[in-house]
Amino acid sequence: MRIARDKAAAPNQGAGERANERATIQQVAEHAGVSIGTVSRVLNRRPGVSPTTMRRVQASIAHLSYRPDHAARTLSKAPLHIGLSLAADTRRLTPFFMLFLEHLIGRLQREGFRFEEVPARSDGLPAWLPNGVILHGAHEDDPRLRYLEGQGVPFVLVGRSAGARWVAPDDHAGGLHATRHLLALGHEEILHLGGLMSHQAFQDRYGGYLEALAEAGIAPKREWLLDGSFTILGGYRVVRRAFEGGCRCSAIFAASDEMALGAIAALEDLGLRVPLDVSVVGFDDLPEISNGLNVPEGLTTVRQDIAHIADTAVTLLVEGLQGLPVRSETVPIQLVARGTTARRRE
Amino acid sequence: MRIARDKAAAPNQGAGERANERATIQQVAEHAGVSIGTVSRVLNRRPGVSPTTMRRVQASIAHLSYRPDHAARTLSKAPLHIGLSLAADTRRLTPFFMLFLEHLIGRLQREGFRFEEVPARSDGLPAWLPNGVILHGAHEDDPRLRYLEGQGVPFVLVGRSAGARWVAPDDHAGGLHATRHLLALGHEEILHLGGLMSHQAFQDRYGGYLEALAEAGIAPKREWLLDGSFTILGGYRVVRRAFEGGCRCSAIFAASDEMALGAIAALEDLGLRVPLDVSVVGFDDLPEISNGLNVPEGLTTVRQDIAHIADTAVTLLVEGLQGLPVRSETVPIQLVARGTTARRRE
DNA sequence: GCGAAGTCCGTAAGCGCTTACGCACAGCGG
DNA sequence: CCGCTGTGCGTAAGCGCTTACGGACTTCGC
Repeated sequence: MRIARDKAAAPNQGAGERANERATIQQVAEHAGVSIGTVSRVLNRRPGVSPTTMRRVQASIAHLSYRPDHAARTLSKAPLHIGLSLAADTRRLTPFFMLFLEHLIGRLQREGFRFEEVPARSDGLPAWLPNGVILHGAHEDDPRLRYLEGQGVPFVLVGRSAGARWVAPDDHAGGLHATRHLLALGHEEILHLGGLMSHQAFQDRYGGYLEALAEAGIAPKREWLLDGSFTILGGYRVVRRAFEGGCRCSAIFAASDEMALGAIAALEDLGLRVPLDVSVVGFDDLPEISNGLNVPEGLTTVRQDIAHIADTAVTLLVEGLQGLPVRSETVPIQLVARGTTARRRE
Repeated sequence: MRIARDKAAAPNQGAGERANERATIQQVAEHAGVSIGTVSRVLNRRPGVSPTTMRRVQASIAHLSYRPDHAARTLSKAPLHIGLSLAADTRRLTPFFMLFLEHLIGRLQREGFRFEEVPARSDGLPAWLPNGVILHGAHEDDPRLRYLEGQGVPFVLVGRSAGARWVAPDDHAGGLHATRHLLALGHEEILHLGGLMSHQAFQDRYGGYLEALAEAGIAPKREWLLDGSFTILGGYRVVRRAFEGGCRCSAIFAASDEMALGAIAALEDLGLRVPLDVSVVGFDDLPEISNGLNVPEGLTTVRQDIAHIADTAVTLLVEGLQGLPVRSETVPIQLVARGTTARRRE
C-alpha cells in the first residue's frame, strides 16, 4: 500500500507554509526567525529563552496553528514505556471508565510517554516489562502486584490499597455529603442503592451513608439497602420493586448516576414525582446522564473529578520513576445540588 | 520532570538482551544475525527475503517477544495525517461505538498512520487539514463534506450516503433476516422496537422488517411500531407499557441489543417467559449484553462485524489517498440464533 | 568463460521532535 | 582593556523504525 504524497504541488518551496498542511517545528522556527531548538524550549517551557523571543515564537505557533506531533515527541523523550493494565472486570465499557481512560491517555500523550496496554502471557504475568505501570481495578492480593514489586517496577493503583501508591476519590466523603444533604432537607428514611460490595470504593460510599445516618441519630433499616448492581436496569427494577412493596422512603442515595437514572424512571412509572415525592442523589456526575433526564435542572449528584484522578495517577507514577518515596492521594469530591432533590413534603 | 533511565545496570552491553526490557528492531536483527532492514522487511511482509531468513527472523521476534514501536513506525511511514471526525451526537459513548473506535484505532496504528481527532475552529471548519478523513455519523448535507470536497481531501463516511465513499452494514438485510427468522418460527404478530428514524440505518432496519412481513403477507399494524430510543430503559418502558396495554404479540424485533435487553427485562417483570411466551431478536451482537442476560444461551441477534467495518473504512480511505475512483461497500450481517427465540407456542 | 539479469540483503537517510553541548556576545571586576 | 562568568541561542546527535539505493552473489545464455 504505497501512497505518494503530492510533492509536485510545491516543488522547491522549502518551508513556505503550504496552505493548510500541518505545520512542523521547522516551519515555526523559520516563521519566527529562530532555530528549532528554541521553539522546542518554548514548547516545553524550558529556561534559557528571553521573554521577547518567547513571545515571537508563541505568535508563530498560534499563527500556523502548530501542534507538536505526538509520535515524534514520544520517540525523542526519555525512553520510558509505561504500561496500562486494566482489570478484566473493569473492561466493561462504562461511561465513567471510558472518560477516565480518555483523560489518562491524553495526559500520557501530552507528557510524551510511550504507553501501551500490557498483554498478559499465558501464565498471567506481563509479556514484557514496562518502566512503570498504572493498574485499574486490581485487588490487593493480585499476583501482578507482587511480581512488579519483585522486579522493582514502580506502579500506581487507581483505587485505595494498603502499602502502595494509589489515587482514589474520597468515596466515603461522597456518601457522607450526599446523605447529609438529604438529611438537611428533612428526609429521614433514605434508601441506599448500591451493589458490588466487594469493591472497596462502593463499601466506602455505603460507609459514608451510614455515618451520616448515625450523626443524625437514625438507625438504618435492613430493607433500606438495595442492590442495583450498578446498572440502569438494576436500579430501575430494585427501586420499582421496593416501592411497589410499600416502601415509604422519601429519598434515595444511589452509588452511581446510572442507578439513579433507573431509580428515577421507576419512580416516574409508579406515578411518584421527583423531587416532589422522592428525592434522588447520584454519584459520578456524568453529563450524559444528567442531560438525558427530563428533570430540567438535572441530577443532584456527587462529582468525581475524573481528570484530576487521571492526572494524579500519572504524577504519582512519575514520582515512582524518580525513586521518590511512596505516597498516595485521595482526591476530593463535591456535592452538586441540582434538580432531583427537594425539601421533604410536609 | 527529568527521569534518568538506569544505564548503570548494563554499562557496555550493546544489545545483549537485557532481561525483560522491551526489545528493539536492532536486538532482533543481532539475534537473528541479519540487518535491521531485513527484519523490517519481514515485519512488513515485503518481498525480497528468502524463506530461510524469514523463518529465522520470525523465530527471533517470537523469542524476544518483540513488538514494533508504534511511535517510531508512525514517524517513518508516509507522512500522512488522517483525521478522525466524530459527529457530536454519536459521541455518546455507546458500547457499539466504543468497539468501533477501538478497532479503527488499532488498524490505523498497525498501518502506521498518524491520526488525531480534528478539532473544529470557531467557524465549524477543521483547524488544520489532514490528508484524509474518516467521518462517523455525518449527515449528507453536513457543511464539512462540501469543504473537504472543495479542498480535495478524500474522506470516507461510516454510514450510507449518496455520492461519497462510505461503509455501512447491511441494515436492511439485518431487519429482513431477523424478521424472517421470527416468521419461520411461526410468529405472526411481531413488534418492531426502534427509534431515531432520522438515521438512515435505523430506517433501513425497519424497512427490512416491513419487507419480511410483506413477503409473508402480513399487514403490519400501526401499534406494532415502538420507539425505544435505543436505550435499555427506553426498551423496557415501551415494551412494558405495550404488554400492560394488552399487546398480544409473540415476538419482538429490536433494532439494538440494548433495547432487546430492556424488552426482555420488561417481559420478565410482567411474568412472561422469554422465549417461551415471547421471542426477542436484537441487533449488533454485543457480548456485554448477551453475557449479562439470564437466558443461558444468550441473545438471538443480528451480528455486525465491527472489525470489518472499521477495516473497510481504512481501506476505502487509502483508495481515496491513491486517487482511485469512489467506491463504497456494504458489509454483510449475520443472524445469530441463540436462546431468546423459539417456535411460537401454539 | 564472460557479461547480463536476478535474487537477497546491507547501508544510510530521514520522519519530527528533544536535549547535551558549545559558541557568541553582554556585562562585570580588576 | 583583558579575561571571566553568565545568558541566550544554534547545532547536531539520536529516539526506533521504513525504504530507496546499490553491492555481492548466484544463475543463465551465448
